[in-house]
Amino acid sequence: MDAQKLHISLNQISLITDEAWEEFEQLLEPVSLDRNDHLIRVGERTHFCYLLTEGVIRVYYSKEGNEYNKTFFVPGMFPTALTSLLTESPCQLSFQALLPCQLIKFSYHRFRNLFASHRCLETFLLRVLEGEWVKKEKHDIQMVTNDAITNYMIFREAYPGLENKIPQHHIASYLGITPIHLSRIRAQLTKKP
Amino acid sequence: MDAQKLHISLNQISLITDEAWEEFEQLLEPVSLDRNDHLIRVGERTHFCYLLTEGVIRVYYSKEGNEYNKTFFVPGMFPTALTSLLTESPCQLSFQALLPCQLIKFSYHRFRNLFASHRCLETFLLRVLEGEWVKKEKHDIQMVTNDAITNYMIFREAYPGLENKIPQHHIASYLGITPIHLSRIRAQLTKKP
DNA sequence: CATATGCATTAACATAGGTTAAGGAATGAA
DNA sequence: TTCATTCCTTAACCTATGTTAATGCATATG
Repeated sequence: MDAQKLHISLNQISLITDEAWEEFEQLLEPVSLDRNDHLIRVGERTHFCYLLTEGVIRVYYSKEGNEYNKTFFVPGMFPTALTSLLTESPCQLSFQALLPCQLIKFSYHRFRNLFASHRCLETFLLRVLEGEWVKKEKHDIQMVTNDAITNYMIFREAYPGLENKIPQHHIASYLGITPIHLSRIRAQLTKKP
Repeated sequence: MDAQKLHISLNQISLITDEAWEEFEQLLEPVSLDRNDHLIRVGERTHFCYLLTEGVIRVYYSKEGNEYNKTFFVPGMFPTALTSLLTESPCQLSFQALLPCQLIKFSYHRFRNLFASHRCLETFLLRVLEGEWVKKEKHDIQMVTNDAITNYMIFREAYPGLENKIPQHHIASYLGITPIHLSRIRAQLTKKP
């Protein structure tokens, strides 16, 4: 993606002035990931924000050998370890490419340093966080109030085509069930759809 | 709580200049709630932000007659329907006092209108949201990776004394289990502590 | 090519937690 | 005081989902 298109697309979220963009643009670097590569591993410190432009990334936490998928990132989203950046502490989450990925990364601290001279960037961050908050709340309500079958069907609508591109056990983990149980659900759905 | 103390206490979160405070202070109004009163009900529109100074409030979603407690607010927290304010749509959540409560409320739109002349207030909002994000993520990880017994014990540490002041079924709902099962857990814990 | 590895499915079995129901303490209203 | 209501607990039962294990495919590797 070229810089001008990116500016236009980010302006949809919140206005970034040309002057701010000129400086912000200097911070941007492309990143590529192969399938199964990790962007960030649990326990690492991170200093970058990322924007996904191609591919799919999962974020998960792990405990006692089990992994719990929290979200999938698709292009246009920010697979960024925000909590680690804010608290300046090791990341509790891991970010892994499930497909080959293209990203744009930039230094969190340099970005933040631009706030002093470009207020619009601070406003931009606030808008992004607000959007994430709304999305997260909606998702939480959905996950708690529905059963696994319903959430599976919602997943298929929210991420069209994704279920055929990534292992099913990642979907099961996202739904909070075992792969075996997801398999039972799928069998049930094909019998009487 | 008098205004000066409040200013000092909010300054702990992020600096609010005296000029900004002078204007912001004009927006503040006290609110009292009796036990079981609702601050906001599902389906309502809301136009205010709230700061809790005394008491406990639960936020919950309901579906098909069931209620799911999402969080408890204790003094110092902001029991505010942020998603409803941001999306300008009816609230998906309900906020209810579990104990007699004292709050301070202020108009969300008037607050936001102050951003133009007082940048520090926008920065303040960003800080609050960042803090909420960190807290929520930590809580989510905890709830998913632990079982109900562990989460019950964490609840008791996080909200000291609260379990004796509110009905147990609210705690059970918060933990994602039935009151009957919570009762079993409690019996189990008293047998061998 | 042969073998190994990862993944989905299915079946048999085990169990945590839900459901229903009943009884008793505590609280509040008449 | 008595009666009603709310809430906690316990027991008996039941169901959804996890666990273990075996099978078969597909893909990757030597």
